[in-house]
Amino acid sequence: MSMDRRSGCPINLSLEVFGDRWSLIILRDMIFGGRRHFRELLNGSMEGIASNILADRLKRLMELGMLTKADDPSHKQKAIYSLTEMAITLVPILAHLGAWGRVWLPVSEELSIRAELLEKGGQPMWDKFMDELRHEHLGKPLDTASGPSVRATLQAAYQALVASKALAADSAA
Amino acid sequence: MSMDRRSGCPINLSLEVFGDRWSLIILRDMIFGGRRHFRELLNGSMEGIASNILADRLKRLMELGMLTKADDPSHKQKAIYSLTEMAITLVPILAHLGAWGRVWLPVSEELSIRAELLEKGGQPMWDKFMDELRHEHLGKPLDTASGPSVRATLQAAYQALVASKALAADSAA
DNA sequence: AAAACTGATTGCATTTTGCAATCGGTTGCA
DNA sequence: TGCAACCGATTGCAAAATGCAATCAGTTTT
Repeated sequence: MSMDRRSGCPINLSLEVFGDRWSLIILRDMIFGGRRHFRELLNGSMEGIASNILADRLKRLMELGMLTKADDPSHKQKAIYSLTEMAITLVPILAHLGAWGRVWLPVSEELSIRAELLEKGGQPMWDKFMDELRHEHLGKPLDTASGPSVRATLQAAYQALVASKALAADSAA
Repeated sequence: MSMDRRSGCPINLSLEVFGDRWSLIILRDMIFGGRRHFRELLNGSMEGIASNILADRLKRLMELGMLTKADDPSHKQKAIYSLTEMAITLVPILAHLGAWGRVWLPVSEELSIRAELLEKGGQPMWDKFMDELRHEHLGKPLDTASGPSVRATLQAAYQALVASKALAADSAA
């Protein structure tokens, strides 16, 4: 995880930032899952990251300028991690990545409903989402007060799908 | 490089395909550099990939369905690697990745001119490029015969910039 | 006072990576 | 015909990254 300055190519440099198995998973959980604390990231990730790797990646993402850390006023020991603008602008890339994975890889239906909605929403939805993230993480005012948040919308769709699947499984049993 | 099925999340699965330091570099060189042979990829990469890693990644990308290999009729020993449709549809992601890197990372001017043009060209340029790649790699007919290829355009811009920089350096000396 | 939770850190075995040398076969040229 | 250069790899080995479990000191909850 050192890998410094192989070349000045934009794609290479991007890869040097999140060309590993975990960095983008952490950012995904912060962006789409709204996770801000170490334990939330540790236990919330479906992929089961180890605590030492998480600690290492959080440190690295901070050094790279993708995250910042602050004290949680409600708990002397808690740290709150925030996305920087640099990380927030990954939203379109994550949307494209999800869309590509949905087409070509064996995704699960529940976990890909969010990617599907995000893809259909297109740039306007991504812009709205990024504004919401700027509000949450950077404290910027949220000028356009327009309905439920993108994250809530995605989450609701996910929950609805899980519920309908559980119902179908129940009625079959 | 085993990492199988951590979760069915589209972003996670995408990361399992090219969440490493080299896979996307190889695809970049094939897509933008037009490289098709082992040695071209080995010596052409600015980042200096090792031959065993290259062999391993080519094998892996074939297993994943991103590449195919065929005999080169002109040379009994040569193998020609081709992109599949799955890999060709990465073009928009690479374009976004390059655009993001150009904004946030210390890219070199020469190496980022391509990313800049590709970003400005937008979806129409990406579509044209993907059609050209389908022609080159999949043998599909190229219906819209429209001017110089995208790769040639990008390459020319790169060469022009390198030349102008060399000129400036000469006149300064 | 005890139990649970906070963000980590440590030690250790396994896996992956990067590097250099090398392989057997093919080709182009003298 | 000989021989150097080139072809796509493969091997051996050291260094680094990863994954796992146990643990830490401090904080909050019960």
